[in-house]
Amino acid sequence: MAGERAATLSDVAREAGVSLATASRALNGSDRVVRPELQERVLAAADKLGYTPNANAQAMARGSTETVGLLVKDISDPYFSTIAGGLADEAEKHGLLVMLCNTGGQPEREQKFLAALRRQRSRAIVLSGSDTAGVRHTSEVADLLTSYLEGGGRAAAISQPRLPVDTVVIDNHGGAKALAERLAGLGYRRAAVLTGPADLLVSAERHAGFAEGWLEATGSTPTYVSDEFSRDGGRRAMTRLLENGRNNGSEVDCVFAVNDLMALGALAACRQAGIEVGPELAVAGFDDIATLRDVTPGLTTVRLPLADIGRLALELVLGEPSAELRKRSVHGEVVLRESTPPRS
Amino acid sequence: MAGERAATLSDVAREAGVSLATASRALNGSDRVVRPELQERVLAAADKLGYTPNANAQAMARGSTETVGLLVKDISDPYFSTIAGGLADEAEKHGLLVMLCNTGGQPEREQKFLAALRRQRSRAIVLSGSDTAGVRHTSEVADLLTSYLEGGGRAAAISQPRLPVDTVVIDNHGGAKALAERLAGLGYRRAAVLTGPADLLVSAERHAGFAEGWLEATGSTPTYVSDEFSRDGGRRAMTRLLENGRNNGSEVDCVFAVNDLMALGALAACRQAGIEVGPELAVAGFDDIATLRDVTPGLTTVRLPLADIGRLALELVLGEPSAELRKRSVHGEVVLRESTPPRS
DNA sequence: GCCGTATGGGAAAGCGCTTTCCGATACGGT
DNA sequence: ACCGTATCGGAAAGCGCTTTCCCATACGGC
Repeated sequence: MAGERAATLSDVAREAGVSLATASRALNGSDRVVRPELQERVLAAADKLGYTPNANAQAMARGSTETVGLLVKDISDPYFSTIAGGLADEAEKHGLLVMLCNTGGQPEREQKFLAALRRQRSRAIVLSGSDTAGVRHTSEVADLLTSYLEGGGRAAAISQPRLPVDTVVIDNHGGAKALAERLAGLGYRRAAVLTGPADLLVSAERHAGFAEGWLEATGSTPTYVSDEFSRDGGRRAMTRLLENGRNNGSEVDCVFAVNDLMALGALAACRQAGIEVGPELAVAGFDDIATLRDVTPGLTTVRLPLADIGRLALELVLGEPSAELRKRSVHGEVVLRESTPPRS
Repeated sequence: MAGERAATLSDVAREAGVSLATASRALNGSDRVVRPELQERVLAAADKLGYTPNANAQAMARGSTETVGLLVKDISDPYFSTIAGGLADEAEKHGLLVMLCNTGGQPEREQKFLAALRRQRSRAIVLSGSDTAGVRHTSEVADLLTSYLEGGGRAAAISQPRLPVDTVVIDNHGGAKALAERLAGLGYRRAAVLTGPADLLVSAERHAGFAEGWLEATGSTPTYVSDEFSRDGGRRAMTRLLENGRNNGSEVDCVFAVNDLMALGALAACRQAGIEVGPELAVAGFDDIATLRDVTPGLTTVRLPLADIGRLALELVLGEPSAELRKRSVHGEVVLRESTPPRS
């Protein structure tokens, strides 16, 4: 078992009858050339001994690693896992390993992970989600990030434009605005928005975009209810919305939940309240989570190329470093489905 | 920027006016004690210089890392991302980082990742999904794994009982069997199974379990159609099933898709064919993917505690190594919803 | 007051690699 | 035949830590 410790490069060199330097060169092919015969001897020796290079030692000697860090709020959320999938695919192409950091939206965890990635001398870090909760937290993250960058690290963010790094900017505002226009075009007149917490940037942008489009198209401002940025938050928000409507007679004909998960909760609340989504009340979401594309009624939403966003983020973070911050914009596309039929 | 290279431990030691050894001890607290005064000086110096330990150097010197690898078939699949979420949470508690390896179900990739994790001297590896495609592939993976274990690594698998490591065994057979019994109890009589590829163990187990339960309860054997283990596979399989039914008059009243994603595809196929799931045809899945819990009609399925499975796998792999292989069983629970109403 | 024994600091030996630098050999040109 | 120049192998110097081993000091017991 643990009897014979793992073979090292010196073992290989000795076995092949060459020096350490030659063995190293033969195995990695440096700029220096090794005579084919020796090379073969080294390869054979490595194979014979079952040699595995020690990546940590290599990282030390070379001063760089093959690892990129990915911070997400919650990997089990399809939004993040789809992004992670795209990023992981791209990473694989570059021969990089992905360190997955599930922050759970907790600032301390986020900071801990950032520190850990720095210790690991990760080649790059991609931050996604847990967007800029409080200003103070953001600035702490920004500090950590800055010192990481000064140490030669690279970083990029997804949809967190307040961080001082290259960013994949998701056009939340434009997507939500387009959705508002389409819904208004379908004949809806009284809208409500189910938003996440006020300090969540994504949520705020989508809310604002929708409100703007709605105002331009209908001349009115949608009401809104805010709750958690999750399925349960959506359900609670919807429930409250329905209660309010009954109490003061201000019923809406159309509800926009700022993400698909909240929309899902809204759907559940409607069902519970005996409201048929579609004919009786329109509901729309945002993201176009793959798993939800086939449900009944089909959920109208704004499709985001999530996997591409992950890929793009990695490209960005791996690309030539440049002095000024780069932004890469990604736009959503409105997808109308049965949850928002043309209003008769 | 890159002007001043990162502070090292020697820098800290010099700044604090102590030796390297003392600095190291002060920062990590070894079994050796450091006088409080010196300790403070070291801490202050570290802080002043913005010192970050180099995890690679530590790993080398200590001979062990803080990293665990997680192999999944496709992180964007909710099944895996939920497991990953549970595992990541547990890892965070232990101060471990998770290396995410998305194999895409490709054996070569799987092997590449395994090799990479070995190079990294990962503390442990958890394998999930891409279950044992061909025998040859399995044995190659097993070899890689064995040599990893011999090097002092630890590994565990999720639902891949053929690998020579501790495994979290999911009772696919029992869950599917229970489901079959419940469906039969609801009055269904002619069942079909939508399976994945024949060599996919999970799929085969669920198929067999269902068939066994169905046979015991109704005296008949379900027909089956197999296709990809995915949403699209489910759609295609369902389409074929419907066509066959029409051609030879052997229509079924109940369809079991071996996972929720396939069931989702089946739902889509039914909608396209104008069949109302529930009243006209019952459909059930397996896994109880969170995102699908709120769709209409509610999908009958077998609930698996996926996040717990991830946690459990990590616990297993981190626990005391033992000579014999440990198995930890996890059972599913049938959840009846509207997609399988009692048959009138 | 002396010796044996903690106690805690420091020097130095690695950990397993990469890479610079040096030296030996072979080769081409004149 | 001689010199300048490639070409390629090897010795050795790190990379940034941890940890062993040694040593100086302080302390308690008789």
